[in-house]
This record gives sequence, C-alpha cells and structure tokens, in this order.
Amino acid sequence: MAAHVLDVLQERGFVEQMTDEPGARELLARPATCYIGFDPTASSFHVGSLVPIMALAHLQRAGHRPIALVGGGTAMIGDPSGKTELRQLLTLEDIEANAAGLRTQLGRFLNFDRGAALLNNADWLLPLNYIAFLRDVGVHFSVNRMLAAESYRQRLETGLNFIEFNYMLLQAYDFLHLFQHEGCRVQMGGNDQWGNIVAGVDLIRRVEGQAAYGITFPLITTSSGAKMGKTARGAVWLDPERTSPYEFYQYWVNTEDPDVERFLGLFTFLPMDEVRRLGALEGAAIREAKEVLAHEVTRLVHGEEAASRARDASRALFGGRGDLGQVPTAEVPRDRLEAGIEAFVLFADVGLANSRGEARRLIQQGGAYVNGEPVTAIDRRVGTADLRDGVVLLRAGKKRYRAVRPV
RNA sequence: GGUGGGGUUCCCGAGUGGUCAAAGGGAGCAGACUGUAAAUCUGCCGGCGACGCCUUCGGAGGUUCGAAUCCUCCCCCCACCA
Repeated sequence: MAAHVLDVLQERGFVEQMTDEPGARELLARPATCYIGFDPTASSFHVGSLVPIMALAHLQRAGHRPIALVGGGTAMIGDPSGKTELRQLLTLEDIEANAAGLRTQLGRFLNFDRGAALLNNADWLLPLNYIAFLRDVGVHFSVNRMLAAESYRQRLETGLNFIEFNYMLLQAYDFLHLFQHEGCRVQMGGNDQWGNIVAGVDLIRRVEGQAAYGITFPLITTSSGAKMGKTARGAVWLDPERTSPYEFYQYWVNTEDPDVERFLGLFTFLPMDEVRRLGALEGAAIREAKEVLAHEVTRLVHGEEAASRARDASRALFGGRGDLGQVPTAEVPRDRLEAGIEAFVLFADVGLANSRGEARRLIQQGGAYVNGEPVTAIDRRVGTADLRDGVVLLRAGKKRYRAVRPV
C-alpha cells in the first residue's frame, strides 16, 4: 500500500475532527472498510457532495473498501442536524429513483466492481421492530447527552419533533449494522455529522465491545463565506442536464483566489506538489491554476471530452481563442430573426434576462452586448445582418453568454 | 383544548386607512476598477404594449370614495398553559 490514507486525507484538507487518531491510524494501516452516508434527497449530487465522494475515492485508491450508504430509510425522517426546520419527508418511490441517479454519478469516482459498495439503509431500517429497537438500541442512549449535543441544541430553540429526535439513533444503528454485517469500522461525514458519528462509535463499543472510528470533513465554504456549490441560480449539480458542463466549468474557473489551492487539494487528484505550485501563483497568473482546477474537476465529473469542450468554449469567449463549441445556445425561428427582433425581447427570450423589463434595464445600464458591441439604443433590433458564422453572440454583463442560432 | 403573539415583495424586516409597488438590510443584476478573483464605489432591483396600466402584503368575504393597514370567518406558525 502506498501512502497512508490518513496522511493523504489530512494533507489534502479533508480532515476536521477524528475520534482516536492513533487508533484510526493503526486500523487504516491495513485494508479496512469505511462508509459515508448520502441523503437521497435529489436524483443528483451537487458540488457540495464532492468532498465526501472524493474522500471515498481516496480510500479506494489507498486499497480500502468504501461503502456509499444511501439513506433511503433515514431520508424518510430527515436529519435535523444543522437545519433550522423540519424538512420535506420523501416517499419511498422518490428515494428509490433518486438513489439510482446517485449510483450512476458515484460510478465515476468509485469502482463498484472492485470492492466499493452502494447500500441502502432502508433495507434494514424499514423492517425494524419498534419494541426490539428500543430494547436493544434505545437503552444505550442518554437523553441528557443527546440534548447536550450541538446538533440538537440549535433545534431546541425552534422546536424539534420526536421523529427527528430519533435520527441520531438510526444513524448510530446504521454504523452498528455495517460493523456487524460488513466489518465496517470507520464512518466519515461532514462536520455537522459529528454527533451522529460519535453516537455510532459509542453504540458499537457498548454493544460489541469493539472500537470504531469517526472522521469528519470541514464544512467547505468559499473564502467570502458562501456555501460551497450554491449560486444565486441554485445549486451546481453534477448532472449535466441540470448544470451543463460549460456552466460547471465556469463555476470552477470563477473560484476566488484564496480558495484555489484548497480546492485543488480537495477536488482533484493532482499530486500535492503540483497543487502547491499552482496555489502559489499570484496575480493574474493564478488564472492558470483556476483553469487547471476547472478542467480537472469537470473531467472527473463529465469526462475528458466534455471538459475540453467546456474549456475551449471558455477560452473562445473570454480569451478570443478556441471555438464556441459548448457555449449555451438558444434557438430562434429564422423568420423572426429576418423580421428583426427587438434586443430587449431577444435577451429576455433567450434567458439572459428574467423579464423584458429586466432586459430593458440591462440595456439602459450598458450591460447588453451583441457580438461584443454594447447595445446603446433601447429600440435596437437584432436581425440576420448580425449573424456571424451562423450565430448571433449575445452577452449580458461580463460573463453570461448565449449563442443565438436561427432555425 | 385554553390564552397570548404572529403570517409583508427572493430572504430578513419596517409599515397599522390615502403621499405604498410598499423603509432599511441581505442576496441578486449592471457599471467603474481589475485578472472570467476578492474588496470598494455607483446605479438598478414585481410585471407590461411604461410619464400610464396591471398584479402583490397567509386565504375568502365585508366596511370605506379609498385597505398591507379596520371588521368577520378560515388556514398555518410560535410561546405559555393543559
């Protein structure tokens, strides 16, 4: 086995807290099984889930056996950790459909043919017998301690119902189950899962008298404080149908300077020497590092070809080289274009403005461009004379583009 | 079940009969500055065939020349009590 996986994870910025580091280090010195739970609340992951996914990938690369656990059973309850209110409860059908989507995406990072596993806790949670569960698991939990847990404290202010209060027991039970049936001794998760993970470690010790370990990841925020993977337009998804590879690439290219090195460590497999070299670039040169970051992450998620096309399109738009291959395109009937479309109507129609009024404002403020030229007149019309290589290139602000193609 | 307090534009949060499309903040958008970064400054920030018109202040009715603001009923949330 190559470098110790804990060293890899720590060096790359994955580790926030750990229970019993020496013990975990010893366990992971030889192949071990480790799991991370994922909520099947959507049929696609978003960028925020990339940290745990990458962690599992590192585990497998280091020779360990990663288990991705889909919380099909617990999703029917809803984890109150870090939430401010009760979330939507999902039906079994929703969850199963979502789990299928997640499995496909995980397949890009984990090799399910070589040991990695995808399990669904609905398989053992749904058949649980309430009385037996209370007797076998419930006895081991102190309500006093649970109430003291950070994850519940916040909710104590606003209200926490009984079903949510049980979440910790179920997650702890998951860990116990995986210990018993899969020989799994390590659970990882976001730092908001610390309490739940520790509960599982404790449960295994009480029930089995065995040691188990927990590792949490830091909550990843951008240096200006925004949650990872969230933009004003919503989450950045791994599903190309929800977030196109071009948009995905753009998300990463626009990484804030102070985040570049950290993100390279977390979201790519580049050697740390290279990560540090790229992260040390200063001024405009750091754009090179952002391009590498964007290309690497896009490649992992969408494949080499899509990543290269996203990069070419980005270069064409922002650097004047490369081709427009993957620029977001909008189609417009040829006869409308021949008749001439008012610019404010066109900008609204192709989605560069949410309404015609917004498009008017955009033009009035000098933020609307046709083929790179600012639209100066509110009654400007766009017609076939504006076609360049078969498209009209519209731009709103500095970086939102749309290629309009007549059909 | 009882009592009290609430539901306002994307979010928080003012507003308690006209001057309210509704203060302020945040988010967002645009411009300047730059490096497709951050910070900063400025402007915009419900919709539309736009000096006007339409829709919005939990829902439905009502009072009034006129309501987000008053009344009635209903729904939901929170606190305390049970």
